[in-house]
Amino acid sequence: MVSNPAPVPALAATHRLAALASLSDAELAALDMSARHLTRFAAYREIIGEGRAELAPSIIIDGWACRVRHFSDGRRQILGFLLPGELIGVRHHRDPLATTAIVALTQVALCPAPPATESEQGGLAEAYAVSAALEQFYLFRQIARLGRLSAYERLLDWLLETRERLALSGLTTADSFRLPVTQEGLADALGLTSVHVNRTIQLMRREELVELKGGVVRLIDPPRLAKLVDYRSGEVTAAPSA
Amino acid sequence: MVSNPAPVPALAATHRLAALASLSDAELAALDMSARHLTRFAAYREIIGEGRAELAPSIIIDGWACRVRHFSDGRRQILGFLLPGELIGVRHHRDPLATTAIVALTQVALCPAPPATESEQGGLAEAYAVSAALEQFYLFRQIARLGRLSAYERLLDWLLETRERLALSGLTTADSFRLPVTQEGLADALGLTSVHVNRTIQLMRREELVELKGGVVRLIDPPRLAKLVDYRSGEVTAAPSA
DNA sequence: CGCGTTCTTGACTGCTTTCAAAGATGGTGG
DNA sequence: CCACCATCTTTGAAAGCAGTCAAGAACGCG
Repeated sequence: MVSNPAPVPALAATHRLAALASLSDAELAALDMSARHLTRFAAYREIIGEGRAELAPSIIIDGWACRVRHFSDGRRQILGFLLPGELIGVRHHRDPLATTAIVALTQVALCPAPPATESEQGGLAEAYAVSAALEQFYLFRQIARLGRLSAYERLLDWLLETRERLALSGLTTADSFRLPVTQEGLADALGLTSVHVNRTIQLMRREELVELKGGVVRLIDPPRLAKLVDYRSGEVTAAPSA
Repeated sequence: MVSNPAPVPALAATHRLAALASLSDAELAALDMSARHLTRFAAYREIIGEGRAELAPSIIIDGWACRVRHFSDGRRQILGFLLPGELIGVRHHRDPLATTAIVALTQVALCPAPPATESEQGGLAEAYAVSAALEQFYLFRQIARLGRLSAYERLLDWLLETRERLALSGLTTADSFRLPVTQEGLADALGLTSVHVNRTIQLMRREELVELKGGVVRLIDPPRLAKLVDYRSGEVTAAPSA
């Protein structure tokens, strides 16, 4: 059994935001301060309902959540995952309504996102902005995944993306990471059935592309996997400022 | 790309932005002014390449474009359409790179988006913000469409969304609108093949849900169609400010 | 009027779903 | 410490939706 990449509170969020832009000491302190005011949600609890007034800007300190769309006939589609260190409740305009529900997939801890004062020299506002750009990037990738990839490719592509996102928050060790999502959860995200997700995983195991057991994934040779699905890193969303 | 000072009515753009927030006379004038500086792109020309420095914020004055992802093996996925009156090149942070290519589907005319000064009483900044929120909403819907709807449902759902979006820009008459996209284009957007799009359209014709000929669509009974796919309007992204 | 693009149609293949049920797995209480 | 239960994973067989390949018809443009 592989030991967990221990998610120490606030660490993931600080790790991620500091990776997106250089933060001042004051901003780092503000993050630490904010992380003391945690709001917790039990697994499977709804964090925000579709059509409700949007959540206050928040940072996921720990746990996995997802945006989800429920259809009237019971089908559901996970639109995207929300991982530790990522932001939710980012508002575009005044008095927004949540366009999608957000549901906790595990126990989730949220803290308020410290307000970023544009005028300062600190990079928190920039970090938030890059985070928003990344979120959009992930949406584009999810669309391409669902539209044009086979089940096999979708799963690989998603694993690579998730690894990259968790790495941003410092939650990967070597090529493995915790994956606290059931195969049914994966199915709802990848537009498949849980049965077929299971078959696909087993195929990938037999081909020694992936190890997956006890909620921990290990990708055997990420660069090779990336080639299989034409995977492109999201690291390059900003031009070098220098 | 050819700059052309020819005065083209900024009707669609003004219609849309004014619908998203109330604009001051100065802002309306700025829009008219801006619409005199058109940049034109021929059909199928690339407006911005993936990974290039992001386009300046612009408004689509006329024509259809799309965000597209090309795979190395030739597959392609249209991530979303960009319709007259909608914005492109909206930036989250400094020095962004375009995360997706944008390609003209018809001849396209672009104009610079007039800068919105936050401090004023005019609502242009708000209109831009709501526009961004809507764009995100459309991405979520595209994900749900590709992930959980059948070919039949995808097409219906997409037609309803497109009608709603074009209506925002004042480009629908009764229940019909221009659809300058080939069935192969639809296939690339809906994650299908053109053959199957064709068969689906014909099925819908036989069932008298839709008329489609000569690049013009007419939806027979939108409310009924909406029920068939659990379609939800995007009108309600903002809480009533009153 | 002619040619290229787009639309249509048919036959066949195959990926993914559906339905059903049998194994694991992990947490809980006795 | 183990039995027990709910949840999750795994497996099999059959059906179906959408893809592929191919070719003919219709359309629109020059």
